[in-house]
Amino acid sequence: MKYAEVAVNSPIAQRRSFCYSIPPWFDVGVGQAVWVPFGSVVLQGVVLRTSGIPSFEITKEVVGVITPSPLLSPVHVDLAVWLSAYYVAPLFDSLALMLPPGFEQRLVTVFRLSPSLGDLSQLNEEQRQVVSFIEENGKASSVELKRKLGERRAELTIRQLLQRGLIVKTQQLGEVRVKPKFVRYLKLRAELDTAEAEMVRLKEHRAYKQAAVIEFLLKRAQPVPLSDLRSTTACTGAVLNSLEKRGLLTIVDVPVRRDPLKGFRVAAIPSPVLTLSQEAAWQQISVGLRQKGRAEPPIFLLHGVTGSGKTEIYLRALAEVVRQGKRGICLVPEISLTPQTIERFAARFPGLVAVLHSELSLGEQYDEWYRIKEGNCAVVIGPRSALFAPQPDLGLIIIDEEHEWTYKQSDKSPRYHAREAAIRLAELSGAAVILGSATPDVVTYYRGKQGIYQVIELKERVTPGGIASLPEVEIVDMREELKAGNRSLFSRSLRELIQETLTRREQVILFLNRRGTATLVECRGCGFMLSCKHCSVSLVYHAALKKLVCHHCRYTSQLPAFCPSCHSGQLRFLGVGTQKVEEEVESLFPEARILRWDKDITPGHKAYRELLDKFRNHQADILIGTQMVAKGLDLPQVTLTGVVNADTGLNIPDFRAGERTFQLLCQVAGRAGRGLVAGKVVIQTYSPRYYAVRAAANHDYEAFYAQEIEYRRQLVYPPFSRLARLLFSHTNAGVCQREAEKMCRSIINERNRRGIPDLRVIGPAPAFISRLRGHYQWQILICGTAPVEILGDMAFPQGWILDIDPVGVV
DNA sequence: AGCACGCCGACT
DNA sequence: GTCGGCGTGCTC
Repeated sequence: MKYAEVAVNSPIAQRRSFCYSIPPWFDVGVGQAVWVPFGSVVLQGVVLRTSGIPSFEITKEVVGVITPSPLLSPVHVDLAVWLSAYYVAPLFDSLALMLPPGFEQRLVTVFRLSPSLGDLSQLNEEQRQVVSFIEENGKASSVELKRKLGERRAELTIRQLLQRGLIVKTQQLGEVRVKPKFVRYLKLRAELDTAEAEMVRLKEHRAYKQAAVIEFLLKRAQPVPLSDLRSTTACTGAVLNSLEKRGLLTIVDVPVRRDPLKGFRVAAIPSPVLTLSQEAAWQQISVGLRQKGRAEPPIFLLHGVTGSGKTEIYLRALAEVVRQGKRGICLVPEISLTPQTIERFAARFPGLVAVLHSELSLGEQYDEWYRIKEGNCAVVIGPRSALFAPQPDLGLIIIDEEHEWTYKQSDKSPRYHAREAAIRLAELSGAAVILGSATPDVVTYYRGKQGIYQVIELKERVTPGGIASLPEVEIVDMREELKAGNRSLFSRSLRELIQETLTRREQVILFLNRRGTATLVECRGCGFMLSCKHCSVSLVYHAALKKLVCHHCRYTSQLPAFCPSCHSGQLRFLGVGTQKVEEEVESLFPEARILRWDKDITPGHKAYRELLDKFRNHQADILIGTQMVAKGLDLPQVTLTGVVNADTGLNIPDFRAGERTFQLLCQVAGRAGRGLVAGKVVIQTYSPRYYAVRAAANHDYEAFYAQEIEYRRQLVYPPFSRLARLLFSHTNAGVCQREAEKMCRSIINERNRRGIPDLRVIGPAPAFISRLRGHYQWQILICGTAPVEILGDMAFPQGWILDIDPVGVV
């Protein structure tokens, strides 16, 4: 007898697997999806291992296979097992990242009236309710009945009715959410002359519709899609059926691929000549990629300023890997902001690029997944989740802008970091990794300095005009502006530069730090700040909606006429929104054409492309926006970038605030001067001496890194330790605090019991957002060499969230 | 989520 | 004694 170790799709399974026997009539292997009995239900599961010896005394049997062959490769199974252990996440959730889109299905319990009708006379009120509900709908799911009667009552009544044999229980598959797509084609089956004769005969018998179909098909040699026929002739299924029955035509359903890159056709472009700097970088990588029989695959950190031509290196590396008969994955921070990257890959590898992200329809995702699995794609491009694409013979993983926080999944389990998972996947599969960034994560760069990663510097900037220097950056001390009596949003310097740039008919980008864009409402009288009912955050005033909105829970309310606290009235608006900047620009430069870009204006990604095209075609002079304007846009006509408020990120109590500010300012500064004309950048700040601001202004990563790594060393933060964040939320403030305190004590007990001295337990403390959607939040930070060692063995009651290597610690 | 088990009190 | 109600614990 063979046995399978199975990860089951049940929340109670968590990080455990369960042992099942494999009946001899099933061929079950590692990575295969199976149906298994679990308690009283049948669940989906994935086989992790098979063995001749069971790991449990009394095993149940696998009841069915979901797919005839394994869905996951052994490498992917191993990766999921690692994710689950490292991030303390449920096994099945980790596997689900790698399963085909729309795979998850549950069996629902359905009750029907039993065919042999029993005695319906002696029923109580509830029993009659249930019976009549089933009579009306033909069936009832347990979920429906519980909603109707309440959990307890429903369970009891169902048991009673089952016992009396009045109803029967069956399990049904939940609805399948994706299927392969087919297009129906028609083709003449009969010989041409037979068909023609038949058409005449049909007309004689006044079967005009059938005759018309034959006539239509006679004109074409190739099979015709049914939709073509429908648009010219009025024909129904009955008409076609009778023609098929008489052997005159064949109906075939041809599978079609739903292609997300349809209408994205790009002409193939040969690879350009490399600059000296690129050539040097490429030489190092190409040697690494060609090395045979290496013990561990190489990990490159490609450190290159904005516009230094990193993408070209990625393309070459991928071409080399493809030459070796292998394939690649390229991760990008935000897919909707990187059409240019996709275009470049599609132009170099026509027809061999797959994209995979959640904005695609489920059908498109499904088709791309299987196309990748079949080995039809040289490269898969996508956000963090694309790492888990079923790419066979993986030879290369590229992570563009590796410092970006979007690579960490923070909102749901498993809370993995795609960079760390990629490195693990590379170890398991033997693939090489290229991490690319202008401003590498401090932890990544540290590993580079340690020799764990191979650092490759790309120092020159490539522009249409050849090799260019980075733009000149001016830091403006806004305190001085205030002293000089300038209360405007713009310093005198920025205002002059905008005017000059407009006069030269060049373009300007004005950047607002996201955290500072909110328009908050405060009472002039008592200082009361309007905040959300359910969250401990200020409400933001939206001029377009004329309403107050909570940016966490979407709670919306009217702007009150008077202060709700002191009732004296006199509310005023604080903070700088993109709208306010727009107003001020309008009054200062009435002749300028302005575009404003923020989340309110671009809900879909179509609108944003239009907006960007408009700006690129110089139909506007000034683009005002937040984060998004900083990301990866190549706008050659922009020669001035103004950072309106550089500081607002600095006040958050997060040890990574400096790194964040530096990365953001570097990114923004990189937007200017990507064309023929040299660019200029103005950073307005109240803390002009702050190391992150100064280093960004000098385009000096090394200076920033030297300072930052010193802070981290002193405070023993990553890379000198690892962090885990434990968050507990509860509707009751007191319960929440007590639970957090209790957990804190048990962690400290566990630490002392095991004698781990270098494990700091910080907290418990209310989270930075101390209340969210009506739930109070308390958190504990654990900092040490291996916090997971302790956490992995502890039990966490409902309401706890564990985040290993969190990107935000507030 | 759903079932078995075991305890307790009301009633036969 | 016996039945129903409820809390607890387990699911290979």
